[in-house]
Amino acid sequence: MILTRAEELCRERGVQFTALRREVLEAVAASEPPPGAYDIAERLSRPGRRVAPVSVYRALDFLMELGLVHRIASRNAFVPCAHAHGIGENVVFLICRTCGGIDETTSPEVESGLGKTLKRAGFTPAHSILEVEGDCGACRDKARGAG
Amino acid sequence: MILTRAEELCRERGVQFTALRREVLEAVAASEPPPGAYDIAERLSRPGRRVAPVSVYRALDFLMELGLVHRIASRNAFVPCAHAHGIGENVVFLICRTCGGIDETTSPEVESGLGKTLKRAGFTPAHSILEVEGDCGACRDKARGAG
DNA sequence: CAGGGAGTGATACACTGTAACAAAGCCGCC
DNA sequence: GGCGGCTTTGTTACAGTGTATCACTCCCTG
Ligand SMILES: [Zn+2]
Ligand SMILES: [Zn+2]
Ligand SMILES: [Zn+2]
Ligand SMILES: [Zn+2]
Repeated sequence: MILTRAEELCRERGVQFTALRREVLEAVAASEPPPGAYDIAERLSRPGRRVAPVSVYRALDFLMELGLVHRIASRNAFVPCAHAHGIGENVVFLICRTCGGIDETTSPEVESGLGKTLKRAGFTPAHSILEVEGDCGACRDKARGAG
Repeated sequence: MILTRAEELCRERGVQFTALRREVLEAVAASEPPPGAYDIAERLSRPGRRVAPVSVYRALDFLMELGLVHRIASRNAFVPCAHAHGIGENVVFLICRTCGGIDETTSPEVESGLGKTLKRAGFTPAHSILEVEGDCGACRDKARGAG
């Protein structure tokens, strides 16, 4: 459970896992497809309690700092980290254009290949994003069954 | 020269390489660091002739369709294509966080590695973006000289 | 209680991108 | 040349995304 991981991580680092941060993380984890910041703000707001987007952004920054949430640059959306991997580790985001779902995987092959390419180009990497848009297995099977 | 390539490409496809499209392409090619759409609009505007951002977006869409311009998702910026490569071909963008310059390269290693990873994940790709942020060789050398 | 730091609320604003419709230019056809 | 249809551009308005700033609360410490 990502909430448990969040609690542990915050305890380790001596930072606060506040109610708002928890709620934002829950919203990111529960929303399908991956929500934008404004979607989260709307989801957390009710009559009598408005959560402003700016508060959501702050919570998201916090969660991204801890590696609990990733930002999908090509969608302006946020996904919960599925892997508990180290910060800065290269991940591949698989964005299904049919169901809108976003999966996350790692790729040693890409990592080593990219390392060679960067070395060849004389470029020192700090971090990178790799986002692939296409069709996930489930949607492809569905289409095949229907077609 | 990218303008020559643009003219040929438009002639081949029977589409118009209008004055505005040419100016937008020139602006993208001449601006350093890579400009946003609003930067381009401002650059092309003068007293007596205002180029609205929406016109720039349309020209950029056109140029991207032809593969003459790329959009950098992590920066909301646009760069001229440096390679005349096929549309959909995987490229790697090298974004220098010091000088802001964005270089473009291809990587067969990444391509094949990514292919394996996607197959393993059962994901059918349509297109992908790979953007690496770090320090370019020139800036690293400069820092070394100064440090 | 005074002081300080972290977190949140609230407002305003800047930046990025799109929708809708009108006006202008181009082009083939009569 | 004039007409009709298409593409391109202008104009306005708007939606969506993200940040700056300041005030307020809460909690901890001395
Ligand atoms: Zn992750
Ligand atoms: Zn899918
Ligand atoms: Zn290119
Ligand atoms: Zn540089």
